Amino acid sequence: MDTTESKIFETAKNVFIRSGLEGARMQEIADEAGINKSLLHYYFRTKEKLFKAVFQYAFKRFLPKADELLNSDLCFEERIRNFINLYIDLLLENPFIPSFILCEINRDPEGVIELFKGLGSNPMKFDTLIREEVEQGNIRQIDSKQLIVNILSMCIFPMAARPILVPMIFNNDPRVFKKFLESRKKEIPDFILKSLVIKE
Amino acid sequence: MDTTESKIFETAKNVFIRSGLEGARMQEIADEAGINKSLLHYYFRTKEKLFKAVFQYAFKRFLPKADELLNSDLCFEERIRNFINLYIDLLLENPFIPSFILCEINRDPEGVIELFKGLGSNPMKFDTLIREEVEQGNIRQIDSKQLIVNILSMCIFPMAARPILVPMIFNNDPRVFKKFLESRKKEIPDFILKSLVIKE
DNA sequence: GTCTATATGGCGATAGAC
DNA sequence: GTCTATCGCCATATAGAC
Repeated sequence: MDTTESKIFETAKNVFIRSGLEGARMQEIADEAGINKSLLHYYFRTKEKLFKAVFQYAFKRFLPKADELLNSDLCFEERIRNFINLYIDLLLENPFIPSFILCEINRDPEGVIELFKGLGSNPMKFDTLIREEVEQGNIRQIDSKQLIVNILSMCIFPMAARPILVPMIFNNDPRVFKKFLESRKKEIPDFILKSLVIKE
Repeated sequence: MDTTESKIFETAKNVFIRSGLEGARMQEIADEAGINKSLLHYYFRTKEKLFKAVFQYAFKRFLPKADELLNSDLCFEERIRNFINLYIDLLLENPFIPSFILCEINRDPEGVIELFKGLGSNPMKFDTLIREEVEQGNIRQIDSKQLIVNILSMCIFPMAARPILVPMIFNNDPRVFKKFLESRKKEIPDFILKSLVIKE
């Protein structure tokens, strides 16, 4: 579509990716979309609403897939691998999400929580899945919450910390970092599964 | 010391812990310290300088210990355990650090990097340590940078994501979350070391 | 050193003409 | 629907009396 609304939406997405929620300026979005600042308000009322529209659009495509995955009959290893694959893909396509959440979380925690719940996100499903695997002796004894947080950490943190990791660890080369993130689709599941194996 | 300056410093630390950098208001700090807003500027020039003073003070006590650890003659396992212990203690005592860095990173990346470099932080020492361990066959083959980022992720992310983790995963009970973080001093090294073990 | 009062600037948001 | 002009707020920062 080539409507003004969709033009705004696309541009906003790019600006949010580049600058985050706080960093992004309505003026900036307007300039880049080649329209007037007031039009942003005409279509989206407030900056926050505009952001949430962008944010929700990204997540709306992710959550159903994640849900489907959790309800599938794949083995644990495949679920972990697929889930992390899905998650990292989501974040690579929408790199503004981690920093948005981690910044917004301090300003308006309830808002963020509502955002998630409104989308139907329910991490406790993952919790019971892990408990079952432990009970059935498929993986070693581990606190399910520790594992969940570990997984989320390893997926989300590197995206949020990108601006500091690139210069301090990746020689200021964004392409190397991009490859690094790509390879995490394999590295993270490997890392986790090796840790969960029950040794003979 | 009971000088006005130290009173400001202590109060600012608490407010930053509670509200983060963006969330903290100069007025709030002044009120809580029982002094006038202008005095903050008298002693620290700007809000940012005040924050950096607090921030650097926290890190100044950490980095030398971390450095000492890396140069010690402990075995790899003990170094990992001690390092993570140290790191989580630092973050528990200064829970504003993760969200500060992750927010500030977007607003002023160079500033944050300078901050670290100015303190003498050098993560590449850790990098060579890991490479050596792999070469010597003490741990399995793994990309050193992947491992470093995994460690940092698992230590830092949960602190930054606290306001969303507590209601969504920990039943809104901060004490449970506190215990969760405490036990990560053991859980994270266990998790990592189990993953790095070379299987017979 | 400490206060009151005020300046300054940025940015989101709105009014209102066309 | 789209624009120009402007409001209103808030937070940092400063001037200047005491």
